[in-house]
Amino acid sequence: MPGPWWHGRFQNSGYRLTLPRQVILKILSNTSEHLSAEEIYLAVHRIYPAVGLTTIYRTLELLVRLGIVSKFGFGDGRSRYELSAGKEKKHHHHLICTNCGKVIDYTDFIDEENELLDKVEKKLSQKYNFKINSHQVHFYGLCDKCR
Amino acid sequence: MPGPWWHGRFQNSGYRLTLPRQVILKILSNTSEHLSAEEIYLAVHRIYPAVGLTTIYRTLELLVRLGIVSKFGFGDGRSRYELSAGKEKKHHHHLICTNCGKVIDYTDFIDEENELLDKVEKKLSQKYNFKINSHQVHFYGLCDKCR
DNA sequence: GTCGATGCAAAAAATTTGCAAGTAA
DNA sequence: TTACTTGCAAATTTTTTGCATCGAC
Repeated sequence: MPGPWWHGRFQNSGYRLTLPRQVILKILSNTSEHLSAEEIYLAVHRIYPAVGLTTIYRTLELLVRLGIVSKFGFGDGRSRYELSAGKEKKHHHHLICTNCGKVIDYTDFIDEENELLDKVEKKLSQKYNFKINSHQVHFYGLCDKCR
Repeated sequence: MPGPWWHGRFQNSGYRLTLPRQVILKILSNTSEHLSAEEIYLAVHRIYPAVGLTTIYRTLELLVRLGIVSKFGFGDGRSRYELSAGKEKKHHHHLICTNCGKVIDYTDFIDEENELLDKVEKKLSQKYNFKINSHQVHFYGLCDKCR
């Protein structure tokens, strides 16, 4: 059996699939949360203590560049990461509590939203001569407990 | 003639309309850019050199809390600020170059987008029991010059 | 006059970089 | 073997905090 879907992406791009990188990807595969670099570091550290925080940052940057991972800023002063949408993960948008930081992934209306966003994307590409690669939709407010 | 529209907001909320606050609001009123705290600091500093960076941060936090200013993270590691939509500024969404950081405000399709987003917002509020206050739509890609 | 607002210096938090040593292909 | 990777320590960058002083109402 072949490894996870991302193995090929590494080999084709000339980057090496090292242990730290595999562990980081495993962590991201097994969570539904939006982890910060430090949270990923702590989780990786439990399995493979020899890994440093620097490697987490460098690996995440690479994974984002390869399109395997998506980077988000939800306004709490640190970047957060999750596996990109693909076979295993459906594209979704976010609902963020500005008080406690809770983040909900929602997929309600996502098809309708994406249909419109695709149309907008095409027009914006044309008008501003941009090559658009991705989009993010964030709703901010107060959650259940904080309102 | 009355002062700018935000004067009342300060008086009603019990906060004082100090010189640094007025200068910061003036800077934000007169630019179409998405300034970082430090950029605001430099601009304020030219007019009123006695102001400190700390005050910029504290004032921006207050202005965001009062809804006068909106805070954004475009993925470049620093927060950016602009006057909130209102009489003087139309609500818009953003197109961001991931290479050079250029940000374009677009209002094409904005009514259509907001119509859908309002609908989504209502449903999400209900389903997740959130009190939603705002939303952001970001498109990421490569601009004219960077593509 | 009162109490919120400010500036400065110092601290904290997040992220990046230099470099020698390690390791996947 | 040969680059690509890594860990550590140190440096940067961004944002926050403590505290004495200042100033708007």
